Amino acid sequence: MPELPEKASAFIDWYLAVVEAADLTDKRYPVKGMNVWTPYGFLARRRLDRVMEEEIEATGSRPVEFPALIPETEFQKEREHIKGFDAQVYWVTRGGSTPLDVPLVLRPTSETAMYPIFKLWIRSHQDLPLNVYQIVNTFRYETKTTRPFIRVREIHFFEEHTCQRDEPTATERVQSNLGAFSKMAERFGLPYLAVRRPDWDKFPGAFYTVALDIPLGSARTLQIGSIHHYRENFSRPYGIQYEAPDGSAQYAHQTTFGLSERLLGAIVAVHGDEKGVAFPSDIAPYQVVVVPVPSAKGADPTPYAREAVADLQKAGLRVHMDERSDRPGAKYYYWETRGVPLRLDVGPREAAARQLSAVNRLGVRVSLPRDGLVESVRGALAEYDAGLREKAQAAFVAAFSRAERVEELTGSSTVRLIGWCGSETCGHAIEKAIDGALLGTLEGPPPIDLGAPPACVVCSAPSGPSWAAAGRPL
RNA sequence: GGGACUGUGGGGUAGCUUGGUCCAUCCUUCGGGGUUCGGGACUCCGAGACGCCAGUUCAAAUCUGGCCAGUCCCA
Repeated sequence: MPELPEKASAFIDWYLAVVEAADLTDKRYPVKGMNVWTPYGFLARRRLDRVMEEEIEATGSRPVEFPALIPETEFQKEREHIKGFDAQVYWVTRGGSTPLDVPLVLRPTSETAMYPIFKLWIRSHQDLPLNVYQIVNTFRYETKTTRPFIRVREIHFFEEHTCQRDEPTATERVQSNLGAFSKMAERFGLPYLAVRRPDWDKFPGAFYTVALDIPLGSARTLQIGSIHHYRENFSRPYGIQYEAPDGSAQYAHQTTFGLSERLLGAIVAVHGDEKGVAFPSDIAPYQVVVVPVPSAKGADPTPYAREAVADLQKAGLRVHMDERSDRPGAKYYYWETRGVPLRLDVGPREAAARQLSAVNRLGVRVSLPRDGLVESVRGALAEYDAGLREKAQAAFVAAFSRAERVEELTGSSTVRLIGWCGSETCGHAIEKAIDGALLGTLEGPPPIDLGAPPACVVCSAPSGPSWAAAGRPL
């Protein structure tokens, strides 16, 4: 196995090599930006989906699934929205050899598929709130360089769409989504930044957009999700109205919450190291791998190992026993590349002592007694997750620094926290200086302790109540 | 959207300038046998490639065009 490129100095090369080496995807499929989910990658993705489902359903959302094709006539109802997506949609224009009367859009996102139906579902205030989500594939004709999980043309998309009574309840839904995401992020071990995007960078058709960004070092950031408040921007063109208790007709206020397989890319990028991927145990396809270590001298430890594996599996842990004929050392490297949280080595010594030797993906070794193995493995996984989170948090904090003047942004190696007056002119000056983007104003406290935000780095006018962040989106 | 570059076994590469020496180099990988097994074993035998389609030529991995895929720069 060749050495991986260095993560710090050649991030993208490292990322591509890790994704390849860990066998998460097969990017040789002959359509740009459309990759194959391998069994190992798919298991991880399914874990990711499970976390999203659990956390969003805990907030009262329910699963739905809408069709992938949208009639052009529906797609075109919201002006800003079409303007934003027009260059990115795939069209279905023929059925067999017959041209379609109404061409169909392959969904780039599902607002325009869902909202004509929401209009039918919602009649009175009793039908609200409507909180539904789906996890489906969406399609965007990306013209930039595509990257596995990070920029793809067929997106594995989580999208929650909600209808609320009024603006304040919709704002509450945005807050609820932020809460749900913080629980997901905890399970992924990912520290993140929630920022309100500047107006010129919000989702097409949104009233405002809160983006979820993670820093990747060297001032780079990756947007891993977004939450939008639509106000009545879609409910008006789509006629989503309800009868209020006082008998008046009101338009619903809508929100959406979107996530994708970029989360998997983020997990690889944040937790991975020079050895490969490191999965949090909630996401890992296999939480534990057992490597038997046979020896010509001692007794065959395989039956002892199998028994332990059966115990762990019975307890619901995702365990894999590697019985290939390779030597143990080769297997250690193999599973470390693939990010397995915990490895159990079982040789004649362990069998004789009724123990198992555990090594976690962070390199921490400990001996576990055979009795009470399930509990001690659970404990070892929890300890590993805590270690992973701590490491990620340290890197997160180190990825930010404060800047007082716009000149400091040029060539910055950290994401900069700055004062910003809120004007577009100053915003663009900031973007030009950092050669990237004004990510927006922070929702919540800054990742490093900074006090109140100072004056705008460009014009020195007083800034708003929140710090702004500037970086270079990947 | 505009421009430049690249495409050789599963992965990474040599060969391309100046067509013939190439039934294509090396590393890795993969299959079978044997000896091994506590951090990428050794050994023997075997497998696997010139992106696709046209064209030029006595002759194409090598030159030309189109397509597909990938990379970089600019908007």
